[in-house]
Amino acid sequence: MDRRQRKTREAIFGAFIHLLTKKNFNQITVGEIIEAADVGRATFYAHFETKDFLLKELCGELFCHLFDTEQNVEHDHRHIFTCDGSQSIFLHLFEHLQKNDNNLLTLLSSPNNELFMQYFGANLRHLVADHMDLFADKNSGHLPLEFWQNHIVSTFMGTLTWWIENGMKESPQIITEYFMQVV
Amino acid sequence: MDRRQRKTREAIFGAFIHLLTKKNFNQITVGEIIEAADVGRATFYAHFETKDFLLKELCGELFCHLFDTEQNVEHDHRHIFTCDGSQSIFLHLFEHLQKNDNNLLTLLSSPNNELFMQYFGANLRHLVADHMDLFADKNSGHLPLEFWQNHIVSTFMGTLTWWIENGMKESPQIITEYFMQVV
DNA sequence: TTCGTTACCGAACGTATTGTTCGATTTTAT
DNA sequence: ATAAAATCGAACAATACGTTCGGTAACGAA
Repeated sequence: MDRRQRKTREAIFGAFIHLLTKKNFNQITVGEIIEAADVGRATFYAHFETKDFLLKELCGELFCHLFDTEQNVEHDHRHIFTCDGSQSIFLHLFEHLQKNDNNLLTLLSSPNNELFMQYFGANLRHLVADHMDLFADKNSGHLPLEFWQNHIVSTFMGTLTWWIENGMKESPQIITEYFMQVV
Repeated sequence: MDRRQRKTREAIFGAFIHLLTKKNFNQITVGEIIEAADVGRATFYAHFETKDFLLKELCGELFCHLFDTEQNVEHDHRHIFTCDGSQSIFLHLFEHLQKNDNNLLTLLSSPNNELFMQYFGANLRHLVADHMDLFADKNSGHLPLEFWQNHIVSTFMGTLTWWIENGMKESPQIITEYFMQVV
């Protein structure tokens, strides 16, 4: 990709993220974004069809990155460790989040956290569905598989939300323990 | 309150709800609302400062109604039954929802469900916090109280979301059993 | 270095939406 | 019957959107 394209794209993403930490998505205008990113109006629309597409592409990059590396980490650790596979998945998710790569944590703490929490949930849903074998044994009762799946996801999202809203005082290990205890 | 005021207010709410089932909140314009409600532009702004305030007031009515009656139902049944108090609370919530009073269920199934799910969660959080005595004994481990509270809420919201997204095939009794089993 | 291609600029434009104003009309409550 | 209050409808300025186009600068390959 052309170096110019990369730079403008990053500038727009950066300005957008910065604005998302300050006000609601709805009240952010394209004018503000291009001013903060210091790019021409036409340039913005050459990159993104609309503000919503900008958000969608940002989420795509954020979560594709997070869950791709997560997939790898998880596969590695299945080979290295013989310990509880599911626990290591979630532990690494919490650890990865704590690093605030790509400002993901920043966005999950922003006034627009619902937006990103939703995307997060959708991606996590896939991850959980792909590895249902690791969790199925914990379904002691006779609950429908899809319900059990859904419960794992929403419990994780609830734990994550609580962790962030309470200042992330707990270590990833502790918060993973909390999570595993209630799931 | 003046009859005219009541009628316009209801007309606006009705048109708004109808539009919310068809498109995203962001793309609904005030022009569309007043056309559907058959109300003058100035009249709309005499009632609601802005579109966001309209949403807020709608949610206020919806959930104030739901949780007020729920409070009463819950108190009644604490007197009548000696059975598990917490279970009856959630059962009645599910039952009440199934009736689709005030189109609440319609809105929770709409493309804008996140909006209302959020409000729902916020109200439920208060309800749970006010009756923590009923749930505290189920906290077998040594988890922080606030974490446990949060978990109950997010599990309920997850269950409700799943129930709705899967066509609400289960009876309120069954879905309450599912819920109590995972919580 | 040169040269063709591509991206960016920036100003301007038409359109759509917002929220307000004001006088005229209708409805309400008493 | 009358005074108060709500609605109407048209118009208004202000803001934001998304597009267009000619000129300029940066890129990558030969």
